[in-house]
Amino acid sequence: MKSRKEHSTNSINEKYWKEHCGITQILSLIGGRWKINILVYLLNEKKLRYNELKKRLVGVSERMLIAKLKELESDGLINRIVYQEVPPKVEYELTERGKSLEDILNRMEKWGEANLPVK
Amino acid sequence: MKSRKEHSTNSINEKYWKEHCGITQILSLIGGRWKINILVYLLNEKKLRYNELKKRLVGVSERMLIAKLKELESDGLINRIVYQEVPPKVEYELTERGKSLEDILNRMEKWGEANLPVK
DNA sequence: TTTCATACTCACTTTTTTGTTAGTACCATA
DNA sequence: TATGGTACTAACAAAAAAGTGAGTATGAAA
Repeated sequence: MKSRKEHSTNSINEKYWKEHCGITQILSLIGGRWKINILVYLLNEKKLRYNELKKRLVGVSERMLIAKLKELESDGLINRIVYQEVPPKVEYELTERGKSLEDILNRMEKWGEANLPVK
Repeated sequence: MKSRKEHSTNSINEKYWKEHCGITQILSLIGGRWKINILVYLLNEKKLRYNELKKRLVGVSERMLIAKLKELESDGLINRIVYQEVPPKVEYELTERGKSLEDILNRMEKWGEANLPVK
């Protein structure tokens, strides 16, 4: 994965706001193209294998999916469960912290649906 | 403002998910570094002038602030109120649609605060 | 006549995110 | 011995987001 430039204004701003503001913090955990949808699928289906996620996330590339799963895992929102089998089998599920987002995700989804035809 | 490439995979994916999923839609309205904080300040302080917003959004550049205000305005989340004075005076406030995000923003803020010391 | 304050605009560069393509390891089965 | 399925990895390229620094219009006040 690319490393961020520690001393760019961009990352200084990001750091400042994450530290001073919870809402920026949560955005950084669930923001971007794919993460929030991964969370929603896991919320609805409890456990999903890597390939099952991939099928649902229409258009996602291997690289992005893996990268986002790793971020979610290291942020403590999902668990990665490895089965010692061949061919490999890996499942993903929400952690308790991940599940605690349920209410917010549901409300966001609802608001989004209600406001779909924007512009 | 830079124009997006209509036919990049990136924007095809973005379009697909916006159209198929409310939660992606809402993320595109409030995501990024600055927009959600603009909304929160306007939620708390009702009306703010351009310069007042600028002071609160520590680190923001003129370009980003204007760009994000324009996006929020064209997405129907804020109103821009121009006073015919010199020097110019412009105020920003939430629209009804913008205000309807209050509950979600508050919950996000709360979750974020509760989960600040991540990792 | 110069300075000042406000709310911008513009051309450009850097940084970050996202996507592409071609791999790998493992063993089971054909 | 070759093929297949799963869950990845890694080098590279394109696109998008964010930031920089200088400039504009207006009329009032010094």
